[in-house]
Amino acid sequence: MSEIAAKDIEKIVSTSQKRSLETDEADFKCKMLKHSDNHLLLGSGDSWYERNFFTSNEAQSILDELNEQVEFLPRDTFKFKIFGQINLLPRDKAFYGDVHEKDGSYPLYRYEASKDAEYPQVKQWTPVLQRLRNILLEKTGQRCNHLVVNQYRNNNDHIGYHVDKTRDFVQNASVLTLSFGEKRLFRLKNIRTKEIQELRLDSGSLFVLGPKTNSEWKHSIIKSGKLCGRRVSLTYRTIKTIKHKDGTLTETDSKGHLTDGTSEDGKVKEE
DNA sequence: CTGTCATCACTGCG
DNA sequence: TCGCAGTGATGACA
Repeated sequence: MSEIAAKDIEKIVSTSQKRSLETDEADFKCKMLKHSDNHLLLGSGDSWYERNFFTSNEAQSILDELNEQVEFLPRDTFKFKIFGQINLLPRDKAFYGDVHEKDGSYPLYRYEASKDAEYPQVKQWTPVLQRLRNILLEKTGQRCNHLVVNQYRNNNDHIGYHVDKTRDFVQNASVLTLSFGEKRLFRLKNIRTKEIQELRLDSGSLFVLGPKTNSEWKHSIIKSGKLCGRRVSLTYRTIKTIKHKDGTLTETDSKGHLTDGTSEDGKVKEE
């Protein structure tokens, strides 16, 4: 475990795409990647990676707690048809967040394109998940109210290139991802130039995906032929959409407080 | 209403 | 071993 961080970072631009890239821009990205070993600027410049956010001992004990406290949904919760073939998502998922003790309302992150898609219930934080949320608040100033836990059991589990749906995001909020367990390769792919940035997400690391990067780049946990063990990722978000027990939706303001302009039919009053 | 665009993961091929 | 094209029904959006 004595490799240096710079060694872990690779920048890949395929030769076919390199010719069509403006070389100035490619060089600029390359310099950003080399700028700092433990605090790398990535994507559109509003994303960054901190490799040793937790020590490896801390990361291991957090992973132990996650194993005790996090309950993943069955894989067949997420069935979908594509080209006539029924598929299950190649990863496990669980949802946690600020569930209101009295009225049962909770933040709703609609990550599907479809407007009438249904989403699993968000569960109340477990102790370790809430503690990490508070640590991220101290670190970044962002108060997250929603968490997706993804579990990649082995090298075959993955997620393809995608952008995060942002309709439920508080304005300018970043997506904060903690990684525990096995290291996995993460790629950013520029939608316009096809430039690729790759980094290894280590156990105990923090990756911050900025809003500009999310709009200009896709991201992926790539599938690898090389055998590897389990990685658990915690993806914290600040969600403005609140779902109530009667099914209605309201929005919070930019500070995460409920707007007081909610009308009786549950719609949010216009400014 | 109509066309365009994005979308998911898996398979097969070079 | 790897990356990528090809596989299409569906819904959002202009």
